[in-house]
Amino acid sequence: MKRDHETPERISAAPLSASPPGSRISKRERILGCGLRLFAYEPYQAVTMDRVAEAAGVAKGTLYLYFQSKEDLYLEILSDGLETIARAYASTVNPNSPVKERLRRAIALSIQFYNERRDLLRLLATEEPRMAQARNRLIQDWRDRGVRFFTALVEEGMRTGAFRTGDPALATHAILGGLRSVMLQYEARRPIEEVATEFSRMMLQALSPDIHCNGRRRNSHS
Amino acid sequence: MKRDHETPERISAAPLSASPPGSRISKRERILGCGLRLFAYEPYQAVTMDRVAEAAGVAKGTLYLYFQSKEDLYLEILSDGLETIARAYASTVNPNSPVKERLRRAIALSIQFYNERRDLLRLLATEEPRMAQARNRLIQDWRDRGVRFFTALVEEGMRTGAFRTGDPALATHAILGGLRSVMLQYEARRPIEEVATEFSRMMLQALSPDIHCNGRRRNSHS
Amino acid sequence: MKRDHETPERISAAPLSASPPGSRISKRERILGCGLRLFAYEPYQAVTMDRVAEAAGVAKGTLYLYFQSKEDLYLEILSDGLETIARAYASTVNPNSPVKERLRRAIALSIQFYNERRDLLRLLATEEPRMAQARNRLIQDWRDRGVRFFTALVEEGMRTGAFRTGDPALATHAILGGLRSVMLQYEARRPIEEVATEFSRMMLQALSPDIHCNGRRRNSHS
Amino acid sequence: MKRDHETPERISAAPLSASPPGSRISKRERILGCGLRLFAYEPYQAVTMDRVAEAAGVAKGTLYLYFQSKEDLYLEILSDGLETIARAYASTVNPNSPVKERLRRAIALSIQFYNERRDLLRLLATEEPRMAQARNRLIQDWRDRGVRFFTALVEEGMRTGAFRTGDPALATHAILGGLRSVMLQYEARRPIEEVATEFSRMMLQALSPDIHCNGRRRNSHS
DNA sequence: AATGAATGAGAGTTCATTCAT
DNA sequence: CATGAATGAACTCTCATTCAT
Repeated sequence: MKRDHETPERISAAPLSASPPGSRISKRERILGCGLRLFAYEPYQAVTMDRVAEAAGVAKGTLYLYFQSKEDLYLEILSDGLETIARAYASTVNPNSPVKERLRRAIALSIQFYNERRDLLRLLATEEPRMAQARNRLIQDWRDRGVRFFTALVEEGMRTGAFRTGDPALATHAILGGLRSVMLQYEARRPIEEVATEFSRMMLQALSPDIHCNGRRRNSHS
Repeated sequence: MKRDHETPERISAAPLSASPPGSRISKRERILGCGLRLFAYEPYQAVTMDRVAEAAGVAKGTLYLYFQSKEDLYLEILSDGLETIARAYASTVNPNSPVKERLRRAIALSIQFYNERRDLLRLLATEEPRMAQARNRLIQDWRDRGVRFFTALVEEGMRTGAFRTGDPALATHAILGGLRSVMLQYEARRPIEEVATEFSRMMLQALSPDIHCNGRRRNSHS
Repeated sequence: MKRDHETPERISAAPLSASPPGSRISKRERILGCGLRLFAYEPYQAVTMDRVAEAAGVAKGTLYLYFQSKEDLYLEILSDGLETIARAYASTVNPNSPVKERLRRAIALSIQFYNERRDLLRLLATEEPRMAQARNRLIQDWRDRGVRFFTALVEEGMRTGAFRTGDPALATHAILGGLRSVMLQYEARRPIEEVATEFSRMMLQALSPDIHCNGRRRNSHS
Repeated sequence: MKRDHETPERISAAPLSASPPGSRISKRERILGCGLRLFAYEPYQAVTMDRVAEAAGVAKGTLYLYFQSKEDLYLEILSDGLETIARAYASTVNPNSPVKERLRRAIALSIQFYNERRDLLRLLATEEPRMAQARNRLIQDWRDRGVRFFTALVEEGMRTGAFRTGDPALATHAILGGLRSVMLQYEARRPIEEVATEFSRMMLQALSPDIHCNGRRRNSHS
């Protein structure tokens, strides 16, 4: 009578240490952190409260002192992460430099940010289909915001002639999707800055207006 | 005592036809088809054998005549899908046209293919890192094959000067990731062919070698 | 870390026997019966589904094949019991004999009935305060019906002079309360018929009009 | 109530204590009182220590300074109540007036007493057979005392010819049961004294010998 | 082959009780 | 004395899997 266990690789999130007695981070933070670690690598239903508790080094009941339910815990982790992102973006003062420059910087920043927060990226990037309403809405909202932000940039570029005319939304999804895959799948053995540079260069070039100056450079399109 | 239910909309995939007595497709095929429909839109754990059975119009016990376990059923659906893809690609005789042309065609074909098989795309695109070993391996293998295929093309292009020099793997992930997002997120109200054309043009341009004539942008073409 | 166990005497309702393979009574009936046995002697929360299952000789999960939840099981037991009563009362054709006679008979019948169904009486008589709405309503309705039935009789008697004038509701509660206690507490070592006779005689006498002198005999009737 | 702590003054010489100005009663009394309020209206298991603590305005841990366990707390509340009753009855010096008079008075007093202590009545009346051993014994003892008290009266009356001959125990249960129901169920809109008068009159009449009227009505019943 | 009633391990959640502060 | 965060056993309910028919 096998069960449904799943639990792919049992990340075995080394209790994050019982944190030296003078545990600086609050228990709540610890639970959130360990929860993120688990939810980022396994589907929602495969993460049991028992394991979260074990990972956080607390008793199961303790989880319910800080969160009303598993759902609530998950949502808390999620919004916690989104807040982190919001803060990060807020600090990204966007000067009124040229669009191309702004887009390049936005891409580079995203790469930088997610590079330091792989778990969060995994959690958010997760295509958990048809999650419970609340969860989905949260992620969807965040994703939409990101999409809108990039779409606005691309649109401006197209309007001003900095970018080749086309569908801004399509371009945005191409960029963000590429970014996503690069961060999640691409096993870079190179410094992240290089990756950021090369990727953003590619994307900008993808958007650049036709440049067949002397005609011969025309992408021999058919 | 809230439970875990999930399964927001309960796709309720109307028995895929009650297949009148003269059911042409074998019971096994029907189960696989209905299973795909369910697994594509809900997390593994949210799909119960009860619902698969109901969707396929068979008794629960019958599932176990054809598949050893839920895991096995899922895996069969998966490899069934992957085989479909393999066949599709195999039929894509790749002539020895120019690399650019071959890449463009590969992208277009992928878009075409997944467009007709949204369920399969969802199933495959749906969270990779979250699965049990066996499943993961299957998907990973398939993905690797795809990555290798594209990487080879890009590499060739870079070697032959058709593409700007760079990291072929990075470029590949950018392309496939973009493709993935465009197919899953981008709500196109345009014919899929147009999407394919615009997207592949973007990607090819992203790869195109430096265009020296960065002669001032020209809004008007000549 | 003691728990809340309760479980007073652990009635240990000997699985009612696994009932010979050719179990005549359906599994559902068996569960209802064993459930009644338990719920009649212990407070709702002290009865665990585990114990119901054990008592009925089935697995825990089986309970949920027949009943949606513990609450539902309880309610089913309850309404099942109430239905039994309704049937019993329905069969009690109430001829238009004199009020006194009808009241006497109603009391005797109630005693008879509950004597054979101690468990049911316990279940219904239980003053479980503040039960969940649904449960309470069911019991309350039944109780109200009983009260109304008796009250009507008493009222008629008072109107027609068969009974001493007074508050019919008060009298009814006195009668039913007495009946309840007699059945639940009084450890009779006498045939129940005798108890019924003596008790109903007492109650009728309690209601009889003042009988100071042989003055006016109850007007009509034998 | 054991342990006559008798620290009623407790002028709270030290930290003015947060106790609301009028906090004359000791913390222990407060807990007992609030506990009674809760246990009287909800089944034992539904009353959580959290809620008792909250109701009493103390921390949960504090409860365990005064009571060993939830069970113990409940038992203390119970015996506290029973003692109150004992005191009340003790003060009811029963003169050697006629039996009928004494019985009438006993009934009236009970009604009076419980009328002023509805909570206590509920607690005691509330499901007897459903409790753990210890509790059951306490209540049973108390009830038995009550039953014995009334039974003795009735018996005396029967012996002396004041009451019709019969089973004193049966009569007692009828009386006490009626009393119970009248107090718990009967929604009187009349002064309690009237209720007491009418009810005790009924009960006395129920017991009265046939005498007077149709003289030889002696059990000629068949 | 096909069924679906039955099973029981395991998940989420509660709450009496403890104990460091 | 008082507190309330922490604990974990035990409860309700689910669902993959089995097996008699």
